[in-house]
Amino acid sequence: MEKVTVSQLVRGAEKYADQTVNVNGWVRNNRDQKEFGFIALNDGTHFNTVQVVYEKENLGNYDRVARLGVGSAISVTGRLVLTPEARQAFEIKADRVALEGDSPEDYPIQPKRHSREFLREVAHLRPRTNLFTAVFRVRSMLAFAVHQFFQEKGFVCLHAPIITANDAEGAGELFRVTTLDPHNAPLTGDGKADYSCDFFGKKTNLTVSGQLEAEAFALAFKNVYTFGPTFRAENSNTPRHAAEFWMIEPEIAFADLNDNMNLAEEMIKYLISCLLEKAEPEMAFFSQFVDKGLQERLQDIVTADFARITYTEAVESLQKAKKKFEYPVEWGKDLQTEHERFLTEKIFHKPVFVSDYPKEIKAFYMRVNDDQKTAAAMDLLVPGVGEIIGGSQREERADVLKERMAAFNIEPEELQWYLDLRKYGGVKHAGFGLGFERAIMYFTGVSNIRDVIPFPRTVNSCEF
RNA sequence: UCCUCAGUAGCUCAACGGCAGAGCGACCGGCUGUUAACCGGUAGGUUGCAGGUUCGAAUCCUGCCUGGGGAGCCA
Repeated sequence: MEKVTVSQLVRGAEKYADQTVNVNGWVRNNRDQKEFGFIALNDGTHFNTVQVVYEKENLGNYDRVARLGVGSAISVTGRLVLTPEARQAFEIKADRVALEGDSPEDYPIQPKRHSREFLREVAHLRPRTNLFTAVFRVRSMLAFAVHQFFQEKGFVCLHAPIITANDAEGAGELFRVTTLDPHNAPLTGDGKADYSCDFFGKKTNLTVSGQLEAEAFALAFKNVYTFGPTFRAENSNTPRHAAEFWMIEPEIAFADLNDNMNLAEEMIKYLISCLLEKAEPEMAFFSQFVDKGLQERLQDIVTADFARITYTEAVESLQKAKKKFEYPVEWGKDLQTEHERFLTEKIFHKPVFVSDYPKEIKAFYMRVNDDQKTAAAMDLLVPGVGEIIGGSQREERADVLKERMAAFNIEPEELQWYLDLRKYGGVKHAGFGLGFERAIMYFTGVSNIRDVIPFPRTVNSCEF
């Protein structure tokens, strides 16, 4: 008798036809009749369940098995039968059903439709539902595909620090990291906490980006990437923001903004191809129940070129559009969410790179273009989610970078090491940040970031 | 943080100033191939919390809490 997984059975049930097999898993549904019953069993190895048929004449504990609740863990031994004419290709005729872990009648997950809001409250149980089983298997596969993509191209993965003293980047509000006692912290002369007495001897925080560190490594390994957690203490209450999320930040040397966009486009297409190929049942589920037609649209994206326009062109086409916007479009002002959505959803109907924004609305490290008015920055906007990538060519000219830091009130001493990278063998280089969860949202059609993170951390919410 | 909508049975919702209900789920029973099975029955409630108006409040008013959506910030 062989121990098998549902995944093995789905991949080749013929191999096990008429053999006795053993499967361990959790009851998704149980329907009993007078003399026989059916259990939909999920063992976690595959999106699908396997149907277990049990009969009174074959099971000594029939009455107990018939009363098994949803969520119970069982071990089933029985004969695998091919059923090509039925809705499922095979099933197991049980000889023995042993209860491994009971699930009483107050089990919150019922064989019916639940709201996402309710399932968030039972985040420890929701991975047992169809939707979250699919979401989190896809998340896992995508994480692997990200590494695969970069490793195949010879990129070096670096683990950027999670605790950092760098708070000059301005990417968002910071989570302070401290070992000082909040009720009894040593004070400086003016009555503020004295961080020179703190663990690191200075103010430290959780990272908001591994970019600056990645730049240092790009100027040693040429092509690198980070893939790790990122923390923003912004008071953001939207379906697209979380306090803790994962970011992929490639950084490439001897490369400009165009190389950067090429890499981003190649990466997105690679990730989608992986999912369409290896996550068929999950993608089919999303396409049918979450976002109608998702599979076809993603398929189209793999073969079509992404749109590429400059900020200036975007402003012109938005101004020409008949649509009346709540916020007027004006050169020099950042694009509002409604503008970004219009561009990607109404004008292009596909991913679009918007590049070369006015330098005043972009970060200090972005390279100033020859027109002196714009910076070599790019955002990738996609339908339904909005911005999933933000990137730029970095300012490699030490004198220009110093000017820009001064304009942003950043003390040179704070980022001396970053300036050093320009002083010693600095070359043009570029990179971007891909929001991992936003990519998952885009690829699955799931519209709330809280539903693509196992245990999401958002403002006022840190359960589990 | 601002705007907006909502909180009623385990879940999804109805009742909108006058007896608190349905569907699903659960439980019990029936059914020889079900597959979000089907048929019959039973149980299940401090209507988010606190206060106010009223003869009477789930319903109207005030404050708070929680959740959804939109905006800003961004990935």
